[in-house]
Order: sequence, then C-alpha cells, then structure tokens
Amino acid sequence: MRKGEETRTRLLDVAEAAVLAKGFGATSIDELIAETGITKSGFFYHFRDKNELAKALLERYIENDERIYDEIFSRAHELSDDPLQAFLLGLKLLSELLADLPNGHPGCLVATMCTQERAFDREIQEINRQAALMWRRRFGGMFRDIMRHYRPREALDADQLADMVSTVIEGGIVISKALKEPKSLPDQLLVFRTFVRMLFQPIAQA
Amino acid sequence: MRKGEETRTRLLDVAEAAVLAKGFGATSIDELIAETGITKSGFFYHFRDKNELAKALLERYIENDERIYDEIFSRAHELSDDPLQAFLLGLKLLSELLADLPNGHPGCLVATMCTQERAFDREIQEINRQAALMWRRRFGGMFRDIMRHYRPREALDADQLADMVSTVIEGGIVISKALKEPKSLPDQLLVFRTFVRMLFQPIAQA
DNA sequence: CCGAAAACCGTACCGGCGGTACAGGAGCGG
DNA sequence: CCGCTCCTGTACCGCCGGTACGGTTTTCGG
Repeated sequence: MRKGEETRTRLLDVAEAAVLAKGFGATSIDELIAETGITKSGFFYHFRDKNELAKALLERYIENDERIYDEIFSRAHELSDDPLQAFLLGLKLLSELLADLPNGHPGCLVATMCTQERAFDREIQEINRQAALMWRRRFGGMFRDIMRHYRPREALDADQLADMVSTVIEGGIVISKALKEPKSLPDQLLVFRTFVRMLFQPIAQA
Repeated sequence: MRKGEETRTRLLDVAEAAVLAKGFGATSIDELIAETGITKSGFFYHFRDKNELAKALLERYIENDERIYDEIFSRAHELSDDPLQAFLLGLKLLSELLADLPNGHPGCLVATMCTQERAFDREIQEINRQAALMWRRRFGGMFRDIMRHYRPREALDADQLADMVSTVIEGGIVISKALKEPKSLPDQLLVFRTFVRMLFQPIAQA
C-alpha cells in the first residue's frame, strides 16, 4: 500500500514534468516507465489508460496550486488586517515566489489541457472549468471584501477583476516561455498589482 | 504551381484547426490528409516532415496576426490623432472583433507551441520568441508615444506595459477556454483598457 | 500544341507507441 | 500459509510518423 503510492507519486512527478515540457500527446508511456523504472504492465496497474493519467495529473496539480494560494494569502492576511493591503501583499509574495523559481515557472497543466481540449474527455474539461471557477471565487471574494472598504476609481466587476488575476498569471506564463525571460511573469504580476493599487487609491483632494 | 499553393493552403487550414483543438502531438498526418482529400505522398510533397508543417503553420499564423493588428490600430490612428485615444480605441476595436467570433477565439499557435516547447526544434522556439518581441515593439512604441503626451500616474516601463497587452490576450484565451466563456477574453481586454485609461488620466485638481 | 516541370498517387515497408490480455511472482500483514 | 498489493514478462494488435520510389496527371511557358 505504502510502496504503491510512492511509485504512483514518482510516476506522476515524471509525467508532470514531461507533459509540461512537451505536451500530453507528445509524451509517451514508454518514456515515462523508463524514467520511473517500472514496466508497462506496472503503468497500467496504476492507470487504466493515458486519459486517467491526465486526470490524476490535473487533480494533483490543482490541489497543489490551491495549497500554495492558501498559504500565501493566509500569510498576507496575517500581516495586514486591511483587505486591500493584504491582497497587494499577497501579489507581492506570489511574485517573489515566482521570481525565485530557478528555471522560471514550469507551466500550468490547466492551460496545457485547455489548449489541447479535444485531446481529453469532458470530465477533464469540467475539472479544468472548476479550477478556473475556484480561482474566480477566491480572488472575487477578496475584491468584494476590498470594495466594502474602498471605493474603486472606476466601476469594475469583482469577478472580472478576479479573472484578471488568473489571466495575468496564465498569460504571464505563456509570454515568459515565448520570450524565454522567466522574470517576465513576476514582473507582469507586479504591473497588475500597481493597477489594483491605483484602482483603489483615494482620489487626491487639493 | 497555382494549384499547389491552393492545396497547401487548404492543408494548412485543416492542420491549424486540428492543432489548435487537440495540440500538435495529438494531430495525426493521416487525419489531415483524409480531411484535405490528398494522399500521404501528397503531404510529404508539400512538407518534409511534421516539424516543417509546424513551422509553416506558425509563420502563417504570425503573419496573419500582425496583419490584423496593423489593420485595427491603423484604423484607430485614423480616427484619432491623440496617441492615447487611438490606443484605447484600438483596444476597443480588438475587443469587439474578439467578441464577434462566434465560437470564441480558436486559440493561439504561439501559445500552444511554447506550452509544448520541447516537442519542437530551436528554430520554432526562436520564431515564437521573435513574435513575442514584435508584439513588445508594437505596443511598446505606442506606450512610449503616449508617454510623450501624458504623464503616467505611476512609473511603469513601456515595454512591461507592452508585454501586458500580450499577457492579457494570451491569458484571456486560456481562461476563456478553461471557463468555456468566450466573452471572458474581450471582457478582460476591456478591463485592461480601463486600467490604461486610469494610468494616464490627469490627476484631478479641486 | 508540345515538352518539361509541378503536383501529386499507389504501394510497400519500418519501427514506435497506445493499448489489451493474461500468467505469474515477490513481499508482506494477518 | 493465505491472500492481497504491487508489480514483471511476454505476446500481440492497430495506428501513426516516416522512408522509398516508381508512376501518373496537371499545368504552364514557349
């Protein structure tokens, strides 16, 4: 039981790296089992087919992703009681965390699986959708909280602002990879942070 | 000679749709030739291998992409002499164009090829990088032009703002697909537009 | 209208990959 | 010692990318 989970985890680790590097279709089971050190039969013991591997990969990725956001923004809310300051601090922490990744962000599984949507079944597409909705709920809640204390300079929807966070992160990953400039992603997050700060800044009175 | 180009174009059309839907690795030559109505020999007459197909796809996509931006922003500059108003108008026009796509944005080849970077050779990665740099030059020029006339409320780098345009578009495509909400992409562009407007708004004096 | 180049077609073949089937074995807790 | 988990080994199938190459039709300039 214990050993099975360990092998499964190693297999998922290898698979995640390969899929993020080459895409799902270009990742072969043979190469995964070679690097993990098991046989093909061993692979099919853990996963019925490649699609189930994709599902397990995605679920694990999202879980981990949520955990990271939980940690960062709960730390930020510990450091400041003000919802705006806490959010801005959270963005800063996230940016720093991303900047500290030695080879840049490895890539987002949610993105790779929805840019190749027809390669997967509807269940995976639904998991993907739920992930994006979770991000919306998380950040949307923060923006609504901020709006109870600060009057935005322009009327913007909290959910659209929440989607903007996801947008900047996903887009930043893409542009970062295209440019081969890992710093681009954390920089974009800071630009967005400046926009948010500006949005809720009280209008100066002479 | 004429007919050859026509067949090639049809092949590229079919391939582009398939790659954007399923990813490059999951797109088989067999299915492409079946839909195009040629044989395997015909395919390899036009392209030495699958990688050359990818290169041709990417180059054509980028060319078309540039053409669209040229049209939209030259139209915007015709309608307003002011660089800020022209840029904001361009974003609006782009947003409307994206909103009018019946099934949402079909996906960006630059994004799919850099989320699957290890599946392609360095030449393609370099083409991708040049595309992102062209976007940066295009929008960076516009922001520099704007900054000659307007003082930004916050000190932000023109190139980083330029990358933000690409980021929002690429990220918007991803989030739009994940959520299965085509409207999300044009909406995000408009949110970004509001941010830009706010950034260059003269500070109100009482 | 002719000839040559362009634009394919047909066929045969190779190795790799996803997937199936199934038999069996090592290790380990009860 | 039984039974369960966690695999290994072997054999096989059909699809796919790619090669090779001879043949055929279409097109267009001269």
